[in-house]
Amino acid sequence: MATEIRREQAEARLRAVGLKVTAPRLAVLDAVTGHGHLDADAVHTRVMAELPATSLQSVYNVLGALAEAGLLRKIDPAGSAARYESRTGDNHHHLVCTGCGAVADVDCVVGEAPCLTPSNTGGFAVATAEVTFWGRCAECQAASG
Amino acid sequence: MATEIRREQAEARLRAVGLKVTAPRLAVLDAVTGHGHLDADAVHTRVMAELPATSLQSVYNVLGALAEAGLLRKIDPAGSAARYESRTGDNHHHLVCTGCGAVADVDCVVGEAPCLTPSNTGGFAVATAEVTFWGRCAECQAASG
DNA sequence: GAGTTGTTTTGAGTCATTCAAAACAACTGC
DNA sequence: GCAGTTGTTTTGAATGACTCAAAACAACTC
Ligand SMILES: [Mn+2]
Ligand SMILES: [Mn+2]
Ligand SMILES: [Zn+2]
Ligand SMILES: [Zn+2]
Repeated sequence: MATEIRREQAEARLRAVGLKVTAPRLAVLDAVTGHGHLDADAVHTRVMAELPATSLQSVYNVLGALAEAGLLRKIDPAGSAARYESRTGDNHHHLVCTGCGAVADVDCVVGEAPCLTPSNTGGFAVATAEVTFWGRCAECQAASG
Repeated sequence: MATEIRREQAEARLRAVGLKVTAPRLAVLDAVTGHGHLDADAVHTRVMAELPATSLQSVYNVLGALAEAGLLRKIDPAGSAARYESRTGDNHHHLVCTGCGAVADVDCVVGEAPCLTPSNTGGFAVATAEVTFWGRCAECQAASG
């Protein structure tokens, strides 16, 4: 069945980055993959549906490990909790709603980091350029002008 | 004397945005102006040198009011406390050191927000584009490869 | 100078996140 | 297969940056 194949692929990805294969890690990967930009609490809720004993602390541990290993990407927009997503390696950017905090993806025209180069680097060795667009999502526009 | 003139100009700027002129506000404006990117605690330390009775809560209140009024700009890089600066109205960007958190200014080639336009807006009404360059500052490079 | 409104202080509270230690489970090599 | 080693999860507590609320106070208005 398809879920079996997905599980084996997830296991392989964990091993490939040198992480032990554990139930919480598989559950977190599964909870995040294809579900947009989730904060730790939302991941925990989703994980618990499948693995009820999982602690929130474990979710934090796992998200941290997976993000560090490059299996997940972490974004941290000002004013809300950190979000995690499964879309990695393409250096895309984000739109964040100032009303409700909703996050949407924006394709990067360049694709690899850093996609922009600062005019004056001030001696910094620049690794990445993070672009966040702030605005109001369609729903928040409809709700209040 | 020069400080007198500066104080009167600061008073005028507060009045211009409809804020009452108070000692903590003048002290915070003075503490931030021309001193880079300071967090609330650093502002509090500087303010207390001049106005020792000032509470940290007041510094938060004042920074919030001044930023909302456009007299200060607030930036909130992931992983560190919010910073405030006096350079406003030019939509410049920032370099942040992943080692020590140091912040440097980067001129925006466009100058006005939003200086970039997302490829796909997903229905968002985009107001600003925030660009943060992440890298290592000169000192952190020297310290450890 | 009294009144009104906005500001500051004081003190407590919140939230996302982290720390630490003990219990536990995955992989290694026999 | 099983013990040993190492990494992971759980539990419980702590942290730091920031916010909330109410009372004391001060700036501006008339
Ligand atoms: Mn994304
Ligand atoms: Mn700046
Ligand atoms: Zn919205
Ligand atoms: Zn540095």
